[in-house]
Amino acid sequence: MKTLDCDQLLSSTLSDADATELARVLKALADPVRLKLVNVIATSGEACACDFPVLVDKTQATVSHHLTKLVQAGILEREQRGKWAWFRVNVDHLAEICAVICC
Amino acid sequence: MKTLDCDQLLSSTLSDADATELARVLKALADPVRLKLVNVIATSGEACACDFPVLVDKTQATVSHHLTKLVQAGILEREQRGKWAWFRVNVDHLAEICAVICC
DNA sequence: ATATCGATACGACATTTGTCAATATGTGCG
DNA sequence: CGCACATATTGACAAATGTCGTATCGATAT
Repeated sequence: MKTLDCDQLLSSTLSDADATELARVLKALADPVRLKLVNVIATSGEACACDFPVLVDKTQATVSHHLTKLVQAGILEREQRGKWAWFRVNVDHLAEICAVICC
Repeated sequence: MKTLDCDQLLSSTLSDADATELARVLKALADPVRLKLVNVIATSGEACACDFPVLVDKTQATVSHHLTKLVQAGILEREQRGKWAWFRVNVDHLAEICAVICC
């Protein structure tokens, strides 16, 4: 994402590589379950993975898979505390993505 | 998208229906070829479908498929001029999507 | 230590998606 | 009309994705 500038989608030329990179991040967001996860984590400030399966009505394995995708895309940050994993939203990164689309 | 508020993803609760709707629109954007198309159309102001196959190096049928998806998602607007189809970016809608993610 | 509880990884499967070739639709022109 | 050209649709297929069941890994408590 470092190569992407503000408002690049609408105002300046997007290279193939930039398009691929931006698509990768957007794909990570473009799923109802993952949006719910981001929403729950954001509105809570931070949240423990143990609560998610019941919140989004999905298997623990499925939730873990979605969380991994969000972390890989840089949208979530993961922190281990004892046996539990806690997640926070990387708001700055989310803002960056937004900025590329339109400021 | 009418039900989605500004900054809803991070600040207020996202219903299942809202999450599904937002995911639908984001999915439409989350593809390298479609991002390139949006970028080319936006930077040109408007563009004719006839130029796209060579620009994105894809078949006419593939380009048409992507354009349809973008129109269905409300990201592009299509206008017929004689035999040619011209496309413009619905910047307002794009800004709305952004606003939901973060303002 | 080891038993236990919960998080993650792996394997499998059905569904969706991106792509193209071929065909259909539609628009303008002679 | 009938031909030529631009776009859309259909059918087919490979690749990617979402989901789950099961197995594995890690940490805590006894």
